[in-house]
Amino acid sequence: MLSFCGQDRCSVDANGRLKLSPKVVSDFTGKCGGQIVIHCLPEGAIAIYPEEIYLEMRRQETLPAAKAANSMVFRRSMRRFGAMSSPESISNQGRVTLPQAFREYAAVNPGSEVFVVGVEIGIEIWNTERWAEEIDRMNEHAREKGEREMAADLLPGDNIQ
Amino acid sequence: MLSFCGQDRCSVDANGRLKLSPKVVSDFTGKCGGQIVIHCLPEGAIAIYPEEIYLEMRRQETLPAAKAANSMVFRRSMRRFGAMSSPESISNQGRVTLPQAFREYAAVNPGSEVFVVGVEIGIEIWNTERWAEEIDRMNEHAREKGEREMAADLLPGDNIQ
DNA sequence: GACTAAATTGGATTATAATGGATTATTATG
DNA sequence: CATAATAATCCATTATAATCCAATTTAGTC
Repeated sequence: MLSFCGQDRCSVDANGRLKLSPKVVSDFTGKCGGQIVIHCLPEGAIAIYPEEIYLEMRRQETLPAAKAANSMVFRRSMRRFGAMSSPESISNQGRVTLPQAFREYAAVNPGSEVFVVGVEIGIEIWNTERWAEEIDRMNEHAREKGEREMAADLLPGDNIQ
Repeated sequence: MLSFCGQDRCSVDANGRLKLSPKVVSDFTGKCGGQIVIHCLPEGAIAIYPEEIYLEMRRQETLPAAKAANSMVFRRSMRRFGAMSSPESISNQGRVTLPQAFREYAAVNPGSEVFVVGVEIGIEIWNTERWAEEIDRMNEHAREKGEREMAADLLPGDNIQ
């Protein structure tokens, strides 16, 4: 069965909480028992991953203390992931509280409508206008890439097809 | 479970003390029984690490006396870590007293609002404006890196995706 | 060495914010 | 059109943060 797919439009309540659809809730409970990590992306959206997915993302870092003592670049990387991530859980009503700092950064305001978007390994919460722009960017990129691929296919050489 | 994550806005009391959130307090008590080291960073913020993390940061320095005898660079490094670090503990109400010299350097004034930021191995205390600038720096870098990655993806060649 | 003043510490109280449950409204389905 | 399912709102409760006050300690002065 496919997990974390599709788009839902839903509203953030007055306290900055989001009610997830039963499908999404079951995707999370199946993966991690409802233990999640909320992570704020530089694209300007909020990602929610099962805890084990996020841990896999961060597993690379060995001897963090020794590196942090001597490298400002490394400290900044730790700072970004630390500050922009927060462990949470899904309540038994299927609600998630989005941290205020993340909401402000992602323009996800209490009382507003947002898009909940499946990204295969988790979901993302997008401000409505930003989501429309992101769709344009994604499609524009894919179209441009396709054009170049077609042009390259005209050149003589190792044609696979 | 993730430790030392997220951002909290909170205020420094009239005596330069900071009340940490229960989550942060339990992260510290779980790691070191509340024994901490306060360390002033060149970035202009105050870091708080569990004692064992700080010891790990400094463990690398072997034969310090011999090196100090012959190297000004080394003496200066020892001086920096010595002067800019102070062992403290978290009170049973979850409060930490920030040394006055560190507060002045980090522009963390009594009565002001600051950000408490998780950095995975500990926390950092940031002056509000400085933290906003730091976020901008981190995101600007991440966005620029993303743009270059997208541009590279358009070029013909070994496309993994 | 003792007394006074200042500063710091710890605890308690008050105000604010977050949480969970329940109810109501809306949408989808048969 | 009726019923069921889901989403959204409201309200009571709890938890948390900030302020205030008393007590203890420290430093300074006579």
